[in-house]
Amino acid sequence: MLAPNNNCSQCVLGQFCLPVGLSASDSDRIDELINVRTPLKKGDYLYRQGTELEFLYNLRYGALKSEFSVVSGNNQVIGFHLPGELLGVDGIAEHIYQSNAIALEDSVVCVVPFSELETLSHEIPNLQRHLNRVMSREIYQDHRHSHLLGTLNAEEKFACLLINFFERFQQRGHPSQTIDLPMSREDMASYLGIQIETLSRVISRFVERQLITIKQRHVEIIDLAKLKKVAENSV
Amino acid sequence: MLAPNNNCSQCVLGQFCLPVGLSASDSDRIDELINVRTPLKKGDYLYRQGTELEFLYNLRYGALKSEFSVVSGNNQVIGFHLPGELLGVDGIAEHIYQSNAIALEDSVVCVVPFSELETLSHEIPNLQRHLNRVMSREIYQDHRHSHLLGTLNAEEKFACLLINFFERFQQRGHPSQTIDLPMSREDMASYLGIQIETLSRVISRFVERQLITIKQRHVEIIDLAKLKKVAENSV
DNA sequence: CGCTTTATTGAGAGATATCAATACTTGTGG
DNA sequence: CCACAAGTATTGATATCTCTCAATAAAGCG
Repeated sequence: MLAPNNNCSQCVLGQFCLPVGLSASDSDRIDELINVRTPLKKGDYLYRQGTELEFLYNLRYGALKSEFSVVSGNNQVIGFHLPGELLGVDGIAEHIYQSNAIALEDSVVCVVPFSELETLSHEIPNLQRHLNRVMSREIYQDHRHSHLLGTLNAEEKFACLLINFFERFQQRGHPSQTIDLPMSREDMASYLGIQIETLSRVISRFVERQLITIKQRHVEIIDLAKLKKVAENSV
Repeated sequence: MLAPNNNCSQCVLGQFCLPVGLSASDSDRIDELINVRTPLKKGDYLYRQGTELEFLYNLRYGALKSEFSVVSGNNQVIGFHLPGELLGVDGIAEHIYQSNAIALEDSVVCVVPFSELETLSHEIPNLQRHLNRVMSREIYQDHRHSHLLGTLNAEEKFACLLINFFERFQQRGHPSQTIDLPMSREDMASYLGIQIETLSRVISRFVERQLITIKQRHVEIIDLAKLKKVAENSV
């Protein structure tokens, strides 16, 4: 289903994925571990909250969201995932996924059998170290998200989201001031803890003030400095 | 500074701490690793955001908060920590603490040299597994906190906080419907993403409706069922 | 091309924030 | 041990932001 060149050692993701900092021979062992890639169609669930965790997933192409689901129906989008990011780690503790992961566009994930990853990481200290770092970074980002939700107003929240995506696209070699957001207004609003109407008004104001132009999900950042100023409470 | 019986294998924390599920000999090695206990006075910083991470800390007695600090001064309390909980993990990725940890009352922490923990965990797979679980659980709890901040109203938020503390006290063998909260209104309000005045009004309403009685930080839960009903959006 | 979904805009309601005054605690020093 | 000061908590009045409800517009999909 994918191009023949499937192995991790030659993956374009490079530093963003698991084998970072490993020797060639260790990298080969990762290749053996991660030998399945799964394509997802837009809207597909990668995993569901409450189901048994058997795999972690590394996103190769595309974009996903993860959401925390409650019976009362008021779901909370807790993150957006771009290529190179590891999904499923919140389920390690109980061996049960604690969130839903849903494809925002057609995507491909590398399938990582968790118990084998755990075993292999005992043999490859750098792999273990990397897993620790990945989880620690997720905790840090969740704390930033809590700060966004807890203390920022609607404009500051959206400015932060834009800057966050701008930087993540840049880190992945995207050259320009232009971002194609992978998610709907509804997903963004949920992530920001506001209603879609409020988000829509914030967007309109940003366009008015010539911070951005936006057409559907296609955003151009006109004045990054001003945008950062709006978001500065988050610094 | 502490009673002579300082070793992990005989610690009252038992299942709440690192050596859970280890053999006697492995437990002894943990004892060697964690041989320093540090007392903290109320208000003391255990570590500061931006400083180099050398240790993780396991809380033995007392209570701490961790807060995400921003230059604009609008700090966000991101968690409250009770005995048995591991602190500092958000700093593992960059080897720099990403939050402040502050004692809410006089406390004692066990000092865990991180690099030695990492080394030892290569030799004791169960220790590594436990560390993975601890970090995964923290991610899960952060997601719950995001959900609280993003979708609940003030009453739901405070009801959740009360139930959360009630359960955590229960898990630690506290027998009754009575909780002595370790933190101020200000800390609670920050954690809940509301103002202290709003929190104070919520508290008054809960007392009026006979869900709780409260005197300063001493809370008695009168009607747990009703309280859970108030919080039910969070389920 | 029409239908369904998604996004924008407006008007009004409601929850929370802000400002201000008061009461209560806690800690300190005489 | 008391008195005072500083910090903490409560309550009220008002302002403001965001939500809710409603209508319209635009985009995506079959």
